[in-house]
Amino acid sequence: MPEAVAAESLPASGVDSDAAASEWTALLHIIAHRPKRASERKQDRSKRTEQQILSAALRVFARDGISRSRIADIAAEAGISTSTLYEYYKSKEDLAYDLPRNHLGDFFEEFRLAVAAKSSARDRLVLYLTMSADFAREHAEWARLFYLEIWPSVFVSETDLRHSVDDYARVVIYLLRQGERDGDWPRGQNLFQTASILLGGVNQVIITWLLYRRPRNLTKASIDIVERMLDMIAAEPPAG
Amino acid sequence: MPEAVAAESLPASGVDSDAAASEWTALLHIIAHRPKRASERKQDRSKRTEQQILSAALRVFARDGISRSRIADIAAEAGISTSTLYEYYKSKEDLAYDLPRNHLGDFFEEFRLAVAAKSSARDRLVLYLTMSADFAREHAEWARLFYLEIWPSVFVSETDLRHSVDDYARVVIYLLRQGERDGDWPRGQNLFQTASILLGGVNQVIITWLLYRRPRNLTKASIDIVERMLDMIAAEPPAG
DNA sequence: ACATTTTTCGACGATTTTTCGGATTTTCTC
DNA sequence: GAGAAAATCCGAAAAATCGTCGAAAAATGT
Repeated sequence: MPEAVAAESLPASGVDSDAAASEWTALLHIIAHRPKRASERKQDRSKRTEQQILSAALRVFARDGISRSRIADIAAEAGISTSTLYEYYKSKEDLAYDLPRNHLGDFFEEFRLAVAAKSSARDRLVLYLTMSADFAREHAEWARLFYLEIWPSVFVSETDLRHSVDDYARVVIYLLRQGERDGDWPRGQNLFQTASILLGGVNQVIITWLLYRRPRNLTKASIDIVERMLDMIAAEPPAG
Repeated sequence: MPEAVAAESLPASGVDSDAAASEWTALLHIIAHRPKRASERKQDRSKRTEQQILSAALRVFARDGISRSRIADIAAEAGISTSTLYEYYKSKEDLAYDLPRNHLGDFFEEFRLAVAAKSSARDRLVLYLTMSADFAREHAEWARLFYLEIWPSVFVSETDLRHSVDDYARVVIYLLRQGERDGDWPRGQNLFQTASILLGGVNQVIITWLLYRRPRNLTKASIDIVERMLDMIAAEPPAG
């Protein structure tokens, strides 16, 4: 269920070969459809409560930070009792790590739809990285939680969230390979290194914006830095 | 006391003008000598205890993460009672945020000494960024705490640590300006953007290494990526 | 309407953080 | 080096927070 994905047959567009296109489609499918939680709630009332908890937790975590937030506050904000919250999440940590998964799934789905219009590796990369920044801007509370508290945390590696985080980098690596094949940039460079530069640069901008609201226009800033980085990469002398 | 620093007169070396050299010296002095804590301990016994606490806290925090660590464990590890620890730090958070300051000061001091041999902006930048990675490798417990838990935290902006973190980026900005003056790379680029690329790239590599111990050889990896990024920056077409 | 399942909650026990007052050690003064 | 003052240390208890449990309430199925 989680791994193997039927290679849907989509018309190969642009420079993609049929095989490459379906591989790309499959990757998009995987990242956008990671299974949510193990246990599904039976009643509609519960689904509402769950949403109230997630929404309340997001507000409280973003306001106070995870460590300073109290379970009781989140429950109160959600309009339920503390013990009810424990019916849904076995600990504060559990709740904190589940929260980003939802939104990250939404992001991947948004990207999956938007990227259909792009076929070159460069266009796709620009879209991916700038959409990341834009998503952070639109969901600032979530982004504060994700970029400043969850992502770098030591414990991500112990959670299901880990897969989504890995997916995030995997897309970049995949597109760097595609661009290499298609001649968008020279071959022979260390792709993990290139990915570090791209991801690191964009993340740095996002984090700075989250902390200091600088630069003012995050959308423009992210487009600028991504274009610049890709220009630099394309202009490098071939081979390493 | 914290700001104004007497411009020591050092012999201008390499391409530096006298004024630029003393400005650089002053910056190095500031970052390496941020005042430690407000209240100094009077007795030698206390200084020893304080070191024991810091050392124990580092071990426990690195092992369990800040949120999962218990004050009692740290006190036990330090060989003192829990309440004694409260004589030194008013809360767990206080302790957690004070810890990185010490080491960060050590790093700046190491850099201040090592950079004396370098005069070009490029050499200084390479040294600065690769020394950062190397310092993280040599003090992996500290680095885990700093890069994965403290630095990105929302609350850094509320602590004294904030100044040291700001210093960290300030050095890069300063050197980018110097390199622009000296013709090491083209003028007219957005320097904050350039700094984001450099810092982001290196941090990304450090964080990946801390989490997954990849790449194996952090020292070499950081040298490689820094050289590559600086080559790219130097090769950009002039003006923006 | 009744039995069964699911969900909610108040009360309580467990764990961890933090405070407080006084005991102990060190430093200072003569 | 004796006594006073300051600094340091710790046990005990309070305060804050986490997490559990069984019973009540609501929803669902028949």
